[in-house]
Amino acid sequence: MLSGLVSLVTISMSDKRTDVLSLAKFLPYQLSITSNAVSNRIAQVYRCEFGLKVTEWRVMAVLGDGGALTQRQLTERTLMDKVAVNRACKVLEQRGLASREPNAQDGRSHMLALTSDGWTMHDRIVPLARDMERRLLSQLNAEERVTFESLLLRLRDQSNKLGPAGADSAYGAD
Amino acid sequence: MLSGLVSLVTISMSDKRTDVLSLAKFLPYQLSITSNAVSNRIAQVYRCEFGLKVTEWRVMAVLGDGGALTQRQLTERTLMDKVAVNRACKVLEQRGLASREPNAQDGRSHMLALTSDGWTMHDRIVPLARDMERRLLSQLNAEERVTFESLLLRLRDQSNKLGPAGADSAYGAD
DNA sequence: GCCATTTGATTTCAATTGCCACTATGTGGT
DNA sequence: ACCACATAGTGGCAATTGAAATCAAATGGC
Repeated sequence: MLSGLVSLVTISMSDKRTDVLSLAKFLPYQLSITSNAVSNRIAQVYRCEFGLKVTEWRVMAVLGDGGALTQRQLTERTLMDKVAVNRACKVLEQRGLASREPNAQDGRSHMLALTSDGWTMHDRIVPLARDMERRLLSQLNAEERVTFESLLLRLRDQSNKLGPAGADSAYGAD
Repeated sequence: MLSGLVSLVTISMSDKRTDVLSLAKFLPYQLSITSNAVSNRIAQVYRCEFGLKVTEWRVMAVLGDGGALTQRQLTERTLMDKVAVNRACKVLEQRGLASREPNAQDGRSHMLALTSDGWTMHDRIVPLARDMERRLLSQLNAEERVTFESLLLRLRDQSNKLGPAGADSAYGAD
């Protein structure tokens, strides 16, 4: 709006910048900072109180949801790097939150599952995470939430369509 | 599905898990992976072709938008850590894309601005970034884009309300 | 004017992360 | 059965990153 006025006045200036990219108007940037803000809120829940990192919590959540899994399966479901999964599993094992058992079907891999302690922690975190989600979404009505979810999905699909799996990295937390 | 069958058979088992957190249904997780997918697409534009990292491009974008600024101002506008800003500026300066000049108002800081080369690169990247944004959003109509932007903003506001600036970190790229 | 405090920028150091290579096991062709 | 090749997991190293410490300049009280 101001630049509009300026251009009226300085029409003939040759060095007028017409093509600036205001980050504030750039939707991918907005998406990024919003995601980070939300991620940090959620991460607080399990980082501060339970000393879990994002990767570790993601693995716990997936194990809680899907039962015993191999690291390969965890890698698929968490969309994390296999090394990150491996390290998270190692930590969980050392803390007694998950156990490894030999995989009868494949001697190379192990089946990972939550231990009793792991379940206890999991069951304490889930309600807290849900509660934080509820508070974050409290300003959106039911319809808006559905819309938002749908828009996110379509954006993700489109992104995948534009380039199959582009140099993935950096999980901002969930 | 299998667990569903099992629960029919073992209805009275006391350890039936009712409170799993399926990541796929957890909105903060969806937001996170969507943001990463989009960020990686955008980052390709300036990483592959121009060898810029996220932090560096953000600084360039803000300088392109706001003219000469101090690092402090850049930190505010990019929402990045001041060390990250400092390192990005150093790189840009070494590559001859930005220049530092003494700040008359404050001897501690310098005014950073894009050089001629910096502008040239900036003006080549902006259309490409916009184009990628356009392609990413091609599945959304005008109304949906406005809605999406508004929802993101409200989510961000709510997040900030829930806890003033919580241990910020990890910018997933923009 | 002078000292204490604050602020902008920078350096240093420890922790985290990603990438590459390696081991071990499994799979399929001949 | 043997070989080449693919796959699961792991260790090590280099690069990235964040937090705290440091330096330099400015600000405010007296």
